[in-house]
Amino acid sequence: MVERYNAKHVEAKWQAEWDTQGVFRSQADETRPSYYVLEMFPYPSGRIHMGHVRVYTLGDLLARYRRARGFDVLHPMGWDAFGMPAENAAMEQGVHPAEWTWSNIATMRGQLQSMGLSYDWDREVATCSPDYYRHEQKMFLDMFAEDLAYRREAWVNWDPVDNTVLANEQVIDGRGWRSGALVERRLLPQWMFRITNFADDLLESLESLERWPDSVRVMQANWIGRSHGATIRFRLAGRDDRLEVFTTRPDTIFGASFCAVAANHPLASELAKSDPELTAFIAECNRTGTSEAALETAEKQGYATGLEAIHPFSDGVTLPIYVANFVLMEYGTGAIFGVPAHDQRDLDFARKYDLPVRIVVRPRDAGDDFSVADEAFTDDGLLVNSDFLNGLTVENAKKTVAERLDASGDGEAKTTYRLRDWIVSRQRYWGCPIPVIHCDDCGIVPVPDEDLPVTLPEDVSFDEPGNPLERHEAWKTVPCPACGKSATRDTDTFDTFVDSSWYFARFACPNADVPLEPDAMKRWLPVDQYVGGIEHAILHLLYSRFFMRALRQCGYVDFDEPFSGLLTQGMVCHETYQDGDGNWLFPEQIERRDDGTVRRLDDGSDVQIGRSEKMSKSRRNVVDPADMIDQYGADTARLFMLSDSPPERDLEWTEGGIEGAWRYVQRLWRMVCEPSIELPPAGQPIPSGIGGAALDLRKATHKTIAAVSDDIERFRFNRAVARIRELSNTIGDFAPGDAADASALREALESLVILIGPMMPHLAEELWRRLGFRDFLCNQPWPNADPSLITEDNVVIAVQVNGKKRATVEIAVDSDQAAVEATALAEPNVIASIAGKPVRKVIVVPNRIVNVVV
RNA sequence: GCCCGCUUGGUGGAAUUGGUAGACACACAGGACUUAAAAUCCUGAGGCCGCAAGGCCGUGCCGGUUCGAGUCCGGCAGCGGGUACCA
Repeated sequence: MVERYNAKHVEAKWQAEWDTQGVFRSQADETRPSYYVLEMFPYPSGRIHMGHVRVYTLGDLLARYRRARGFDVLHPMGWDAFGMPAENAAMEQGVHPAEWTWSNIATMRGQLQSMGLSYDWDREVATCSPDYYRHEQKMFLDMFAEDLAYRREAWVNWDPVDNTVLANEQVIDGRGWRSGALVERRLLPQWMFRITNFADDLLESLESLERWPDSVRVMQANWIGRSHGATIRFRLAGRDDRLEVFTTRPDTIFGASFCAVAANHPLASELAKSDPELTAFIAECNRTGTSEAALETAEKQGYATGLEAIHPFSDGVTLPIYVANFVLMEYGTGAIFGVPAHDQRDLDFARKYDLPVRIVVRPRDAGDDFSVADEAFTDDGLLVNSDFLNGLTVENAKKTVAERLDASGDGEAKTTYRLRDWIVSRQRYWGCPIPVIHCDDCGIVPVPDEDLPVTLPEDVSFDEPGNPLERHEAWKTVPCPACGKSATRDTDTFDTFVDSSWYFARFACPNADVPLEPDAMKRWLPVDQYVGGIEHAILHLLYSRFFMRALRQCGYVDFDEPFSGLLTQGMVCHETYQDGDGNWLFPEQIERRDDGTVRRLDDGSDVQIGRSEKMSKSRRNVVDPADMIDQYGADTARLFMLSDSPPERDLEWTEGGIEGAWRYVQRLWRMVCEPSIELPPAGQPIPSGIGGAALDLRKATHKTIAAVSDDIERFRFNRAVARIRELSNTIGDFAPGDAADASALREALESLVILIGPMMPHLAEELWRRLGFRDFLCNQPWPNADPSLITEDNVVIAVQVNGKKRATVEIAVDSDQAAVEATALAEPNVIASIAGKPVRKVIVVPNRIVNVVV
C-alpha cells in the first residue's frame, strides 16, 4: 500500500524546485503572446486572511492555466503598504509605522509563498518604498504642470478635541472615535485631481469594457452620474445679484414652490452674518460628518431666510428661499428649486413647511382631478398648469424651457455630473509626501526633479494626535527652490488610492529608473485579467482608469483602460458564535458535543450559533489560513476555495468543507499512485480501435477536458471541480482488464493530473513525476479534447403534456421531428395524460424536449 | 437615503442562458471491512401520498408574459457590497 500523501513535505519540495528553476519568471519571450494576470495587491495588515487565500487562488489558477495555454504570463505580487492602520499601530503599540509595515510584509510574503502561487517574486514592489513613491511624486508634478492637479479648499471631518482630521471610518455616530467629541465639518486647503475632466470619457468608455461585469459598469456609470438639465439664474426680490440654480427637471418650473441653498452656499454665509438664528442653523448643519450616507439619512431640515426668488416666467410669482441640509454644495450649483408634486424629497419638505403642491405633469390617462398625496409623481406625462408648456411631453418641455432661458439670458441647458474631483491630500504621516514647497513669495513651488524623492522623516512621534510631519520643523523647513528664502514643505501625504492607481503598470518594469518604461508598457499593459473584491467596484477601479488617462496626457502611456478583464470575487464568510453574555467567540473556543449541543471549551457553557457573516476580527468568526495550510496543506485550502461557490458569490467556510477537500486530495493520490492495473510507460500512444468500457472511459476523459477548459474560460471554477470529481468517480468505477484498458486508464489519469494542475499545483506536480514524467507539469501544454470522442449518438429527452413532464424517451441525436413526435405520443404515460383529448399542438425542440398541448 | 448585487433540499451549490429542477459535494442514515476506532468502499435521500407504478406540491413573497419560467417583466421583503478620508 502506498504511503499517505504528505502535503507538507511535497509542497515544500516543489516550491523549492520552482524557485530554483525560476519557472515563474516572466521572460518577455516575444515568440509567445503575453498575458498579464493580476490580483489586487494586499494591504499588509499583519497576516493573510481567508479573503487573500481566495483571491490569490483564483488568480493563480488563471495564471497557470494561461501558461499552459502557451502564453508568456506576467503574474506579480506587491504591497499596498501605506495607510492608516500603520499609524494606529504606532499610536497603540508604540511601534514605528515603517517597522510595523515591513515586518507585516515579511510575515505575509512567507505565508503567500507557502501557498505555492506562481508569482514572479523578482518584481515585488511596496508602495511605501521610496523606490516606488519617488516615481509617484514625479507623476504628480507632471500632472500639476498639466493642470490635472490643483489646490483648493474642501470640507473635512474635524475633531475639535484632538484637533485633527478624521476619516469617515473614524466618525462613529457623529463623534470622533478616540475623543468622543462631536465632529464638525471644516474647510481646509486640499490637493485635488481633475477626474471630472475625463467624466464623459470615463462614462462612455465603460461600453468598451466587455470583459467587466455589467454590475460594475452600471455602478461606475451611476457614480459618474451625468445628467442633462438646465441652470436658471433667478432674480432676487430687492437685490441686484442672482441665485444660480441647477435642475434636471426644467420642465417643472411652473410647479416650483420654493428654492433652497446649501448650508455652505455663499448666499447662506452672507445672510448668516446678520442673522444669528441662521448662523446657529448652519452650525447645526455642519455638525454632521462629510459622508454621503450621513448627509442623506439626516432628517431634512430647512431655514426660511425671508429672501425671495422671482419666477423667470410667471409675473408676480416669488419663491421663498430656504437654507436646507439636504442640498449639497458639491453637486450642481449648491442651490435648487423645489417642485413638491414631482420630487419626493421636495414633497416631504413641502409637507413639513406647509408649502404649495402644484401639479404640472399629469399622467396621460389621468383626468383633471389628478393630485398627489404622499407620493410625488415622477414619471413621464403631459404638462399642465404651465403656460407655454401646456400639452408638451416632459422631454419637449425640457427643451422648450432651455430655449426660453437662453433667449431671455436667465439660464441655459447644462450637463452636470455627480462625480466630483478627487481629493488626494491627507493630513497624515504614513503616505507618499506631496512634493511641493510653499514659499511666502513664490507660492506653490514644485520640488525640482533632482531633489526627488521627498522621503518621509523617520524620527517622528505619535504620542499626540495630528500629523507628525506638521510638527517636524527640521523636515518641514527648506529653502525655496525658486528664490532661496526659507519656505516650508507641504506636510500632506497622498491618499493611498493614488499608490494603487498605477502599481499594476509599475510591475511591468519594477526596477526601471523611469516611472514606466515604454517597451514594458507595450509588452504587458493593459492587464489582461484583473481579480479582486467587489468592494473596489467604484473607487479603486475608477481612480485607476482616471490615472491612466492622466498619465497618457502626460506622455507616460498610450492606453486609457488599465484592466481589459475584471473578475470580482465575493467574501469569505463563517458562522458566528456568542456565549450567554453576548460575547463573540472564536471558532477554536467552542466545541460541538455528540448530544448536538455547542459549548464553550473552557467552561462548558451554552453557545449560540449566529448566521454566517464576512470573516472579521470584530465578530471573531475568523479562521487563520496559516493554521489550515499547516494542517492540510495549501492544495487542500486552494481546492476548497474553488470547490463549492462560484467566485463572484460569497463563500461559506466550513470545517466539513475543508475536510472533504482533504479527503479528495488523498483519493487522487491513491488513484494515481495505486492504479488497479499496471499502466503502460509514459509517452506511449493510445492504441487505435479501442472499444467497450475503455472507449467509454476515453469519452469521459475527453468530455471532461472540454468541459473543464470551458468552465475555466468562463470562471466557473466550482463546476470545473465538479467535472473533475465526476471523472474521478468514473475512473474509480472502471475495472480494467486488458492492455487497451490500461492505456485508456493512463490517459484518464494523466488528463486528471493536468486538469488539477492550476488548482492543486503541488499535488499535480508530484503525481506527474510519479506517472513517470521528468519535466515540470507546470510547463506542460493544456490538453485538447478529441472532437470525435465528445459526441454522443443518443440523447434522452423529456416529454411534457401541457408543460408537465410525463415521460422521457431516448432517441438518436438530431432525429427527424416527426419521428420524435411519434415516439413521444406512443409513450403509455403520455397517452394516459392526454386521456383521449384532441392534441392541439406539439412543440418539438430538437434534442431537448417535446411538449404536447391538449 | 441613493446605486449595485444576492435569495434553489438539512448545507454549499448545478441546471446546456426560456426547455427533464437538485449535477458535484458537505452533513446525515444504513451496510461492508476492522477486536475497536480512524480511513476506505457500497447504498439511500426535496416535501407529502402510495407496497409499487405513479400522483400532487416545490427555486424568498405577490402578480404578469409564454406551449413551457429558477431563468424574462412589474411590485414587495430579507441579506450583503459601495456611498468619495478603511483598504
